[in-house]
Amino acid sequence: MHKMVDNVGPLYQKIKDHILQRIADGDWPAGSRVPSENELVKLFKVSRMTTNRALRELTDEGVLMRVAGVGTFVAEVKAHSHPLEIHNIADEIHGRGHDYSAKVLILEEVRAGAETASWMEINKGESVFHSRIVHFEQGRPIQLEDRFVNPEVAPGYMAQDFSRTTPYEYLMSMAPLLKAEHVVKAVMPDGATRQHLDMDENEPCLLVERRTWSGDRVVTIARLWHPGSRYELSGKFRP
Amino acid sequence: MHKMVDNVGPLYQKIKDHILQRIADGDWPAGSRVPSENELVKLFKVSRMTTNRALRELTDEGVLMRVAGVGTFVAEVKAHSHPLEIHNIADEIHGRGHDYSAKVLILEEVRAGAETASWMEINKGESVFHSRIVHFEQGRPIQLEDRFVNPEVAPGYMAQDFSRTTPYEYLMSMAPLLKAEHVVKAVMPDGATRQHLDMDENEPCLLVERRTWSGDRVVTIARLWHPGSRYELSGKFRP
DNA sequence: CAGTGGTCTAGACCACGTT
DNA sequence: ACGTGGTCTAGACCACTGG
Repeated sequence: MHKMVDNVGPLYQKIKDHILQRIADGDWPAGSRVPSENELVKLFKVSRMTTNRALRELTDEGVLMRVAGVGTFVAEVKAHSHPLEIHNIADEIHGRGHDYSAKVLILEEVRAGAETASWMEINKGESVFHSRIVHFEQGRPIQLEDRFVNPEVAPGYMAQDFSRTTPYEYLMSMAPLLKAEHVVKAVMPDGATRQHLDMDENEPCLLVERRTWSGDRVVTIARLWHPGSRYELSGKFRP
Repeated sequence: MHKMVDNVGPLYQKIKDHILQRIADGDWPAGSRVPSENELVKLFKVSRMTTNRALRELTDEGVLMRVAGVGTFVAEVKAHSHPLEIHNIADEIHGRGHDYSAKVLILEEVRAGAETASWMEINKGESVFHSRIVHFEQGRPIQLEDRFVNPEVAPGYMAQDFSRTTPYEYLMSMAPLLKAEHVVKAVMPDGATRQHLDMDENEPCLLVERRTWSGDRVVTIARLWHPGSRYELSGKFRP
């Protein structure tokens, strides 16, 4: 499955897209050398400042790694995310030039238990949607997403194909996500979680619990398990 | 006295530092207009490509906001605190109304190894300060802090009593901390770390790695280990 | 030595929004 | 019309690395 490379936009963006596409296709694995600035100048018939910007931005984004006097290489990427932003795991993975896929384990309508009802600020026994999805990066599981959704906000949730569209994309299209609350923990996974995430015996999980509001209603609560060896949260801030 | 030699480094970095300093000093509040590219060209006597790069990078980092045909403005400050903005563990514990104490395990001057030098952006073998401190909440260990400090920025570091003042408080008094980078991971502790933090056998650590800059120099790098069962990061925000 | 990335210049054309 | 940012060119000098 090849993504279409956009033919419009700035030249440096075309060069970035081309490199991301080659990485995603597996032509340029991690550690391999990418064309030098001068080689890209000849390939794309642009000035060196333009190829420099493309390579520099991909380096700032963590996709490439550069060594002056040596060359530019595809970075050994460790998954990372900015906890400040509500992220679309699919966009995050595509942004690294990697292949994304998903597997739906559960998609059902259930009655809220006491704890779930409390978190979603609804009454116990009310109907809620429940999904459990494994997200894959380059074929390796990177996130187990367990989610409850308020049916009043997203009535069409059960009819979505979440192997093609992420819950985030659908929920964003249904309601503006105005407020979120998150908790980050380090925990040991249970057996099923460890198996779904293809984790080693003594490996911890980075667990993100997130609650999202639109207006004064809880739209969704999510528990996102990540393998500690393959996922980290990162961010830059001004104190 | 430590002399700040700021006539080193790329020109675009000097322009970025100048703008960050003016924002930090309160001269340019959120929403205020910053000089245009052409105005900065005259001020710094550089080409427009150089001022463009400085403003573009600050925009990519979320510091500024640009509108073509209008101007460049200081971005609105995020209203809600972020879990990773918690710098001072003592304030955090006092904020919970709990008792805080600390135990200094290591306070020494060492020569930077290859990895430390790389992270601190200095040369291998140069002198750096190294400290390792356990922080206690209500008498229970809550954080093991392993830190390297740039001696040029904080020459008096070795003379501090870190059972009374946290490293963060001292460093903040020595240099304006203009930028920070964080990575959060879930890892298993080694034996010594587990003992210092009084953790169970199969318990993971929440590890925060933080790198802090003042201008274009790395002031300090810190690795903060927390027992997974007793510590979590949490926060609210508006997208 | 030749090649690499890192930076910088002094121009240029364009789309856009304000005046 | 004018100033703004957005992009791009065709050079240039430098520090560094490899053979």
